[in-house]
Amino acid sequence: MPLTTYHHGNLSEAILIKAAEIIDEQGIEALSLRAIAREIGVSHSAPNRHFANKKALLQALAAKGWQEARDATLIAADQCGSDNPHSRLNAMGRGYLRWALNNRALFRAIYHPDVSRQASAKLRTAVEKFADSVRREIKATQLDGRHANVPLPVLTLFTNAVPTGAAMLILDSILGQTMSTEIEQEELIANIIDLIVPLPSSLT
Amino acid sequence: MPLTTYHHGNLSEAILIKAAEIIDEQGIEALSLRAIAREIGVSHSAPNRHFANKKALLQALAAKGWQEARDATLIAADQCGSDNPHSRLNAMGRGYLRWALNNRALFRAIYHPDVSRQASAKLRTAVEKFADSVRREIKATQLDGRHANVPLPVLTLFTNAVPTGAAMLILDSILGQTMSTEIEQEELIANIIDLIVPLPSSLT
DNA sequence: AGCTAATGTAGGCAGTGTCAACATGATTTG
DNA sequence: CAAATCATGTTGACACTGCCTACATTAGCT
Repeated sequence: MPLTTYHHGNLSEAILIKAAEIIDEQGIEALSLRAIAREIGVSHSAPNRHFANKKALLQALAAKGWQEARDATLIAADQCGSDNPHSRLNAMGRGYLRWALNNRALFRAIYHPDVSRQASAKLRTAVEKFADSVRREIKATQLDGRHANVPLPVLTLFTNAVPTGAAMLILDSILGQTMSTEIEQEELIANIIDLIVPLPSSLT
Repeated sequence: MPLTTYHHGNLSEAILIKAAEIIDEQGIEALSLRAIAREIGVSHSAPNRHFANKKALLQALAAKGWQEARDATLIAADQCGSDNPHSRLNAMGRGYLRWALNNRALFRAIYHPDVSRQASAKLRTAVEKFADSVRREIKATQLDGRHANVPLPVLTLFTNAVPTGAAMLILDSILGQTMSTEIEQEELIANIIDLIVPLPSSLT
């Protein structure tokens, strides 16, 4: 096997990873297909074989983001060690916010204004799967008495809005939050999410 | 006065307005300095006389957005016809969310990822003024007994996160909200905000 | 009236996204 | 196993963009 093969082997994945790297370091506006190709070491239009255009790349990133976000929330729910819907939903909220803060690149992709305009089918199903898994848990808390008289769509929007908006505001450092250590971050996450879904008793 | 004067007269303002127009119609990613100039009818580099670069234009838009958002919230508070801090804060929340949904272009500018990186001094003070006016009202509700034991920064983040996140999710149509009429929009706004700041009694 | 600074224009440069034509190699198929 | 086919990567080109420099026009001040 020669040192440099003509075919990369796994360029699609490499592009997505490098893209996230560039977004993290230089911001999503600095992302360019040519820069990605340059850094990977392929020709400037190699990425076009894998993504029809730049928007398609961003949408692929966003789809990946929604999947990761869903995984993160579901794992957090399962690991919270409780069957109580409130505890589970609270854990999901924390998991989502934690994921957003620790995966800025994908979070930016998810809410990139260009991505949501005419979303691809793949992206839409990724979003839908995320929304479904959250909605299911929210419904469970309603059956358990939480905001029982609020329409489910409204409660879903509210519940999702908090971690989404909080991540936005924190990442853009708009309200001047200070979070030097990981412990401080985790504490802030807990405090915020507790305001949406108060834990039943002081279990944890 | 000739039909077409060499000097435009008020190009700065015209650029900002046209920029918002293009963002509304084609999305913020489609915005280009040259297109703005073209549509206004000036040469391609005329905008450079008024904005050092594209980022500066976006930051100016964002600063305008924060000012408008602040005005909208303060006016909403004053027009709610109550001195009760809860009613006022609730009205501010509704005013902010209403403003975001009705002024998509400026809302997009405010949370444009490139804008918050190395914000200009003017932008930072605009944000700070907005944050201050909200924080003040939140503090008043705390003195009135609302979440009295929650640290003010946390409560501020939470309170702002809801309309911010809700606007994000609605504009990106991520949770499939349906809002055909203005009445439906206003109802949704009320329902969402009531979940953050419940009105004292059923006053309104 | 004349000077200066502000504002607008024209042209050019490097970088970008995207396309078409071509090169290389992996995979299927007869 | 040979050859045909298709996926993948390259090269060169085009139009567009942000931004810069040099120049033109005009507003405002003294």
